[in-house]
Amino acid sequence: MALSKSPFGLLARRLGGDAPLPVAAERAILGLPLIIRTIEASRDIKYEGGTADHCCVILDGWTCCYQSLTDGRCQILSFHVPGDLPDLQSLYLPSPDLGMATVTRSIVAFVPHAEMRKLSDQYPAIAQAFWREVLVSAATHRAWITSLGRRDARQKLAHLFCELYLRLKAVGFTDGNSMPMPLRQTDFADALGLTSVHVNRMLKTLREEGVIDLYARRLVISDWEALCAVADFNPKYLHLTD
Amino acid sequence: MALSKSPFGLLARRLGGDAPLPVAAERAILGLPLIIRTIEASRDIKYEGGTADHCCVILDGWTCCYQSLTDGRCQILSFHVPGDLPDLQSLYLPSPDLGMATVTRSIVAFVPHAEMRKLSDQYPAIAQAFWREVLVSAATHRAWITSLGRRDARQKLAHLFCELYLRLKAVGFTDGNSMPMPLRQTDFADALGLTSVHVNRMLKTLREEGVIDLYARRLVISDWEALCAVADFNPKYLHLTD
DNA sequence: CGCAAACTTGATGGCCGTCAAGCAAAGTGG
DNA sequence: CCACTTTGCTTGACGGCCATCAAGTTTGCG
Repeated sequence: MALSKSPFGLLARRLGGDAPLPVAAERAILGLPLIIRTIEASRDIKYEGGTADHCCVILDGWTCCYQSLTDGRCQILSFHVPGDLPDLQSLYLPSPDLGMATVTRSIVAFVPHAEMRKLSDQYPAIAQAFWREVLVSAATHRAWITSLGRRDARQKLAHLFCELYLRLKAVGFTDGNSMPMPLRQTDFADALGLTSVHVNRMLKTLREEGVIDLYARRLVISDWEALCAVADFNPKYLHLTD
Repeated sequence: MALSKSPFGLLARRLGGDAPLPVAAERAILGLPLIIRTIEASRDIKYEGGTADHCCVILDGWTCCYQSLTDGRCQILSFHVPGDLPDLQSLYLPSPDLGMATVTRSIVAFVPHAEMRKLSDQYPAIAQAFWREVLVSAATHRAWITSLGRRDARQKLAHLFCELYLRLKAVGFTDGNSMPMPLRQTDFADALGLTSVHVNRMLKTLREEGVIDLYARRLVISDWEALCAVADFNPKYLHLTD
């Protein structure tokens, strides 16, 4: 009950991974200081305090991490959904080249690094969970490298859909074979190294093949097996338990 | 002196990062159990014991991490040089989808996970260093994602050269503006999402532009500034101190 | 209802893949 | 020391995937 009432309920469940956290550790998470902000869509995520001595937890909405090139072009590195800790790595190493932005209007909790450290020093299960979080995100980076390097546009889209569907399902945001899909075609393009024009064309062919449908900000996966086959998808890297 | 005599001297220096490790921690590293193997070029790296309960340290030679697609194609995810810990992440999370292979004949030390854990539990400086290692490699993954997504073939090559030059320099393997370059054109291709034919063409234009030269297994960087400009290179992600 | 953002579609061109052939370098065995 | 083989490098011809440019059309929001 406390789990679902607190804004950090999702986080506690997530950090549990396979086995739930010890009660004391869970209570410590639920007692984390709350600095909660609602941020409009398509805004950079920054803690107002200035220096980057906070981590953030996505409580609601979709966000992304990105890098900008000097010519103004943008590469999206990852998408984040409720329960995610997109910048946990900042606890141990600054990444000044890394931007974070909202995709939709989002509710974000900021937690001071000092509090996070206390948690991880005090509860080995949480330290372990932090490792797990960071390493799953590294594994996801590797999967994206392979996608960007060796798949064509249609396969890239299919692979991204597979990943997002399973991640959303893990936090209970899917509904049967469909899920919310707030990403614009330019977002797909910036994530997959394409142009939005070509994304549009490939979405059309995936629709015509009867693999997916995409309308009214929802993605319908008409044929999961076919989608995985197109993507050559192997879900292991996500390390989801269910 | 002990530092340079032990096979783990490079490792101790590396884990020190900005500030050298405490003497006790350093001694613990130098006392790590030695299971050293020499592995021929272009072989998979696996500890013979079977189960993946070891980390490895590259003592000499070049290696890489890669993923294979079911159609047989290969994506190289990272290159590794002496002093690197290519699979440190296996300490905390298995990555069955991740392969490791030698590029040149290499000397590799295998260290049981149990010993690594002891080290990190006993010496906070080493735990900190492990975090740093894993996060630098994640930052490198992100830089590769951006390269693969948003640079053309010539820029991708330039970016890879910049990265490898600085990393080699950090471990003292460069000589002025040149460095050993054992990678074949197919290796560049597999890392950058290209074909070896196109890599060959782009190497030719980089040579003709007077930016680099590449022969006899050595890379000469004729114009570092120009190379960085072509690559839009920002070295921060490597977190090198010098 | 009006404006802006996003989506769609066609035409055209370029980067890079594919195929193919020839060359160079390095190792092997007689 | 020299055929012979293997591996890697180089170059040309051709084609396809995807970028670019340029309309329209639709959707969403104030």
